[in-house]
Amino acid sequence: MQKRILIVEDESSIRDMVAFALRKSDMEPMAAADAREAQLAVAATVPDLILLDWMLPGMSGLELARRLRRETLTAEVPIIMLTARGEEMDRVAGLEAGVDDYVVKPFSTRELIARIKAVLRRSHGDDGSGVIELGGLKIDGPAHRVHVGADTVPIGPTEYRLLHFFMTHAERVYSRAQLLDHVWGGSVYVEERTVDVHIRRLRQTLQPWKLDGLIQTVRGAGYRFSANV
Amino acid sequence: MQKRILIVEDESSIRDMVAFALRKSDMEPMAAADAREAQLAVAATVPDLILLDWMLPGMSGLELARRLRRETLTAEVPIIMLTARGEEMDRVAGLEAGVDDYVVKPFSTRELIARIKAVLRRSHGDDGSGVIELGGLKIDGPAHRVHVGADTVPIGPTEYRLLHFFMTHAERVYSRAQLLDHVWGGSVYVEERTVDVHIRRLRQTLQPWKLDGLIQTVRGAGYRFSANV
DNA sequence: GGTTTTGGTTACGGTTGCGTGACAACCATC
DNA sequence: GATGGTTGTCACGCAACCGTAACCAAAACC
Repeated sequence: MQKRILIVEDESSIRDMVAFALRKSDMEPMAAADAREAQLAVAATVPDLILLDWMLPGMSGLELARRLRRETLTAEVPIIMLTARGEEMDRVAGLEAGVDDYVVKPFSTRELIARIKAVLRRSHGDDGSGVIELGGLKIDGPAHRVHVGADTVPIGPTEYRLLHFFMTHAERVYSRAQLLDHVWGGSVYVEERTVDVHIRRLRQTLQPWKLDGLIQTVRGAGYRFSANV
Repeated sequence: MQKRILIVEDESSIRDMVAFALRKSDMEPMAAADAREAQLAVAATVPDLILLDWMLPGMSGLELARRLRRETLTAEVPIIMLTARGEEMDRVAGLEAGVDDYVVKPFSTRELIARIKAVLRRSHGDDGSGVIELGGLKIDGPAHRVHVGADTVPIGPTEYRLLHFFMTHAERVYSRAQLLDHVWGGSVYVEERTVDVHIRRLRQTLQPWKLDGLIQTVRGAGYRFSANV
């Protein structure tokens, strides 16, 4: 199925170049020159992924990312930020805003496409309906439910958010701090070890179906949801 | 390992400027003023990267790019096009011809060098997604994983950091002190011989796949990761 | 051939990171 | 205000990991 990619960038030459590369890779480009156009575009058609320039006229890309994350419509749409060299220090702020990846300018279209595919692959199994199936586990976003085959898994709110984040960001390691940012939200302060406890609880709720191995510990780095082996 | 860069450009002042910048960045410049000279130069010595002016006397840079792509000798050599401002509409044609990147005149040598390095990095197994493949070994940064074919290599934290550093800095010798700086971080003090032990451990974890030879000892100097025999 | 230097290998004590169980605080519902 | 469920924190214990020293093997030097 064809993916829709929204590119928010005020420099038209970059927009054109990216749009062409996207079409060539069987993706459908949508374009916006600033934050306002972006919000209009999103309201009309929800894209599968958003490319966001760090510097935009009016509102910064970062601020736009935050707003998009707050809108229920676009809260789950992955975001890749385009940053100029030297702006790399702000990655932390981006992570808090829920940015999925960064591409540093100058980039070649080939590189950009590779990243886009990587991010889309991560949320694999998401057919647009908000239902993701991975490793024998099915999470239903709209219904707020988790299934294994015909069974429904009883799961608490925090565990659910944690699992949902993992399943939309599979095959990638997240530190406790990053998980706190994404699942708890950057504003509240809780101990990092709290993550451990919730990981444990999540594993426990998955145990009856022998699926606790899906959540893996990477010593010294964090945790990873992986459907492979 | 020194890289050879062929610059095809009829304006001699630009040729000289670029050649100077290349030498300063430890790259070897080759020069050609038109398509004919370029083809002769390529036949004599295949460069690692080609800088191609959009406007050339006789044959256009674009047409030359297409021809180079068809030749088996140069089909894999990355190409960066130099275009004057206003020629941007034709980027699409360049991308179709297999051009890797663009630099718009006037450009700073710093920017040009940055682009060259980015493209070269990519041609060495690093596509920017954080996954590097070298010598049969694949290291996945985001997933914090090491693969050999379909297998996953079990690896500890320090070994992983060491291997990651080596794979992002292949074909170059690093002293124990430098490795301590880069892998352990400059702040902590540990004995230099500790590096030896971790090299040993890393070799041991790679042994089951007969890949321990990738890490070579350079007596009196340090260690080197090399994918070339 | 013997000595010195350099790196390989092994074993071990100490540390750290993570899993686990318990518990108090909080919240919603009745 | 009682009950059941959920959440954040802490303390304990284990297993993995790390750094060091000591010893062995191999070059390099004389």
